[in-house]
Amino acid sequence: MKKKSPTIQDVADRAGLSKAAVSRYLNKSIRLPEETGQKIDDAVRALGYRRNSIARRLSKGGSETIGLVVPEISNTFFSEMAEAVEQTVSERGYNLILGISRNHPDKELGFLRWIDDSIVDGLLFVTNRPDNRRLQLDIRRYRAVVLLDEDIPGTTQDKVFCHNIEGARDATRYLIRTGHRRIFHVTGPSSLMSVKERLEGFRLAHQEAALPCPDTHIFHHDYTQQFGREVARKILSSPILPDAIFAASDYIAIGMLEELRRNGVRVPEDMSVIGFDDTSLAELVTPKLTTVRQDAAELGRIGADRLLDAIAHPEVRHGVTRIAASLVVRDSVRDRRLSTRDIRPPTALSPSPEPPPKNQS
Amino acid sequence: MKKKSPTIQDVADRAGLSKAAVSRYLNKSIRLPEETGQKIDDAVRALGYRRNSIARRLSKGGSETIGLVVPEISNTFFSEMAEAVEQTVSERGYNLILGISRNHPDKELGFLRWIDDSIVDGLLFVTNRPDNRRLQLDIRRYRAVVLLDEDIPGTTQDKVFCHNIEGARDATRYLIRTGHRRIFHVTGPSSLMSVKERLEGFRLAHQEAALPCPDTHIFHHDYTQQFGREVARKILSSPILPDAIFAASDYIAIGMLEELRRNGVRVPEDMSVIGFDDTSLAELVTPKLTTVRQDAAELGRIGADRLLDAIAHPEVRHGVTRIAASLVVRDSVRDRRLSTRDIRPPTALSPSPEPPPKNQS
DNA sequence: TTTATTCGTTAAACCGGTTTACAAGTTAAG
DNA sequence: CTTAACTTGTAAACCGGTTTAACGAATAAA
Repeated sequence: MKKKSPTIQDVADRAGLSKAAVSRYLNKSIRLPEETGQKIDDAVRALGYRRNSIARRLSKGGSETIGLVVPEISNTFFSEMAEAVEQTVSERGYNLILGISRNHPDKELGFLRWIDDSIVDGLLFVTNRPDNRRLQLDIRRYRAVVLLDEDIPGTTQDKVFCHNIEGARDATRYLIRTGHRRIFHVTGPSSLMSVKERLEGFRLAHQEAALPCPDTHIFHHDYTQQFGREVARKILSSPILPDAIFAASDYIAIGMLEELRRNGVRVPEDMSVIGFDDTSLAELVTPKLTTVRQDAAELGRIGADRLLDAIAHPEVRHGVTRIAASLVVRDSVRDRRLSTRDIRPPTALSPSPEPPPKNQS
Repeated sequence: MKKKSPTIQDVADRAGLSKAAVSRYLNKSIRLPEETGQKIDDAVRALGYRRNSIARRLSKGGSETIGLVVPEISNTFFSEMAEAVEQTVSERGYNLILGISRNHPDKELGFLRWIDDSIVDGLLFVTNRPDNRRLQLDIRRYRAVVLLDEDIPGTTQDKVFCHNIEGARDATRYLIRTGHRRIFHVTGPSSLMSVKERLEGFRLAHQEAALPCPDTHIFHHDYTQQFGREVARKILSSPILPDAIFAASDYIAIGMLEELRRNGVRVPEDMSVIGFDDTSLAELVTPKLTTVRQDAAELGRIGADRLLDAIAHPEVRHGVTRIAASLVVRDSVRDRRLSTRDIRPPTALSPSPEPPPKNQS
């Protein structure tokens, strides 16, 4: 009953050949005469032979597996990314192994070790938290690592980000153009690249319009729904309300939306909100969230390509790749150029002199 | 520059011992005198030795990795499950490798092969589609497989489902108790176990209340948002509208919510809606979705435990485990026992004679 | 006819561990 | 004083492939 699976030796015996011949034939690293090949094929079929990938990995020195490390997977941004990565790598004959770091440094370091342990040939790395230089120093030792979405300063690996500055600038321009003057920016920890860049875009748009943009309009903490709720409460308790909020992530925006509604503030009638990322949630909430689209799937696809390239050709470097970040207009921004009291559904927006910068939803 | 990582042999040399001694010491399969152990520890530290897990797997015959196969990961139900599985298995020293089947039979079969290829020691399997017996026949050959959420008839592996019948019955009871009389059930393909069971619960509640439940109230297709939208359109075009809808998945419910709103049907004022699963989306939509909670994370945790047990003790079987399915009351159901025209926000529901069956949100 | 080349194939080393079987050296029991 | 039973450690086989170096035979070139 303990029928263990046939080995390459069994196949060789049955075909009357040697292990080596079979191995090389099966890997197409040699061309054998028609007849010999036929014998091998027959033996393989008869025995139901399947090569043992572990043994193969040991002698080849590779695992044909890559890892994707994300802070969490139950966040649609990351799960959409994971889906794209899985598809991309499986098309190229690789397996995907998933690591969830929960932003714990130790876990992240542990996943890096996967490379040493030859569990994976390379790693797609997404981190969400400010680095204390520990990760930076560690990660630099690895060639086959590609950073996605967020930078780790001081690293030299290939990276794929979105055009944060342009995306944030366009979103802010849009708010300004639609008549908003007092805009708050609610964002993550100030040491993150994405936070800095989005803030830069935010400031840029203000400068262009010669609008003030004091630090009191900026709220830093992290990219969570929880923070969105907290900051909404805080803002509501202050004397002067903003007329618009640019949140640096959909999760923040959604948390704020909830809390604003709970407190009777109508969006977009009383306050406009723009998010960032365009996760699938943005279309689901009420009002549908106007947001800056950053295609998680594209991030994943390009990242996977980069990584696989880096594994195949260690000498080639792509550096930083940027994908588009384009405004998607939905229902959470009101056009305030109309009379302040005259509220219309946002679908009835009067045509802009300049149309919104990028694609509509 | 080509400094390859040290092997166990290097460690042995440096410690003046044999490979075997080092290996056994490191695996704690032998107790060595203080001093000898110290020498090994020193050598390991000095060399920065890390064991090669591929080599280890080859000789041990296991991969210390399990696989999770889901139809898609960008569905929060599955990603929440994945998150829990990852956490559980990593606590027990296992890796998780992710397979996304997109409900393609070939992909599913391919993932099963992972077991033959000793890529994984076992598989957590979630499938969403009716089986044509192909998968059933194949899957039976594998011992280390646990089915989650949905059955594949004819298989004998351990399985973890939720109490579909009870969950559906409670949801339907609740609708009936709150005064709904014409309830439609919108659900997936009729061959799926979860569909059959939820339908059974739906019928049960009708019987108890001596209410008719004709087949024209049942709409089968699949568990997607898309189907939700389609069926909403279809229902709206028919002469008599239902006063409530019990959707067998949150995704269906959310699709319907959208389409109903688009057509000016107010939920819950004009029509009540209940979903199933309680994904994180349920709290996000407007109105917040009343739904039957099936804890994806718990499904994942228990499934992972079962699988790891099955790998460790192949002789033990747990059979089918059921987790709770309990109604979570939110805002998408109206209490119609009040005057038909007197509409109040659902938070102002008059206290029920019998309170809603389970936990509130 | 002799020398090269190519073709088809294989023995053996190798990847880096784990595990079995057994050998000295010590200690305990009879 | 033997014999049995631990201790401490090792040599060698093994896991199941891939790859290198080389060999005999056949074909081509000189």
